[in-house]
Amino acid sequence: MPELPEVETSRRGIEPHVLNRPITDVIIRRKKLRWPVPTQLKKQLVGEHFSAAIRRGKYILLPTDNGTLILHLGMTGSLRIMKTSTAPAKHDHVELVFADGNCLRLNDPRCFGAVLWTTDDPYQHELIRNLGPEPLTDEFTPEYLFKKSRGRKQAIKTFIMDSKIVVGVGNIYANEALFMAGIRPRTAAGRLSKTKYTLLVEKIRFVLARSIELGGTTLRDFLHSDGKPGYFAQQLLVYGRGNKPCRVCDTNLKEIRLGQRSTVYCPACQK
DNA sequence: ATGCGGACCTGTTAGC
DNA sequence: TGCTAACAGGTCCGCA
Repeated sequence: MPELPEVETSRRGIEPHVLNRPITDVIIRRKKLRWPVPTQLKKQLVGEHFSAAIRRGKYILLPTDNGTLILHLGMTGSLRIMKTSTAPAKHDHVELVFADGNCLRLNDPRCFGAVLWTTDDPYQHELIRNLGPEPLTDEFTPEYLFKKSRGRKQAIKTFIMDSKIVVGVGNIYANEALFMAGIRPRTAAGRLSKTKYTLLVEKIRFVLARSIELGGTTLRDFLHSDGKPGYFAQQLLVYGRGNKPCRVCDTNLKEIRLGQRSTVYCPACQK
């Protein structure tokens, strides 16, 4: 479910409901997600409040005076704000209860998500320290990508999906951005010109920003923290459209597997 | 260092 | 209809 736009949509959705609200309880219904959920989370959080809601890549950071809660939604995670009295749903694994009668629930059918706690600088956390630049900031430039890619034989698609290179670009938006930039997903990253990287950076930015505006992509189950869907799915040009006609030139789109992920491209538009 | 495949989990759908 | 296999938005880890 969540790539950068969906995580950002979730962050914006929960922010007004969790900021500076005293936490009164923490309920852990499933002890293990991707990693074990810290057992003393309740002790750390009750009586505290979050002073910010920050996104770094696909991580959401919620700092308190004691330490920082780190959330990751994995492949199928979602965050909902609801009345504490509402009965928990299947796969509602972790719940933060606030003094105002609302709670934040993490639902994650596949349990690839994570709930972690750190008392150190969260940006120095193992999982966060080595992340590449944010694609929507000035750090993410054609020159940066061009330099990073020299000598690399890796396919451009898996290259831009590598969070050490750039964060937030998952399978959907990698497919879309490569289509818009007219680049074949299998092209070796090291063989693309600076001109191509200029186009690619522009398209990655465009597709992510546009999706955030529309509230992300709802395929089967992504919902905002208030339960509403995102509307970017209607804008998808190639993702999920294998064997269908290209929206630009009518050629049949090809579907291949790259790094175990479904990859769709137009053999005519993408060279 | 780089790059690939497997693994972690559950649910849904396609195909026989 | 019912079983099985393949696939799904992520990404860490171990191996070549």
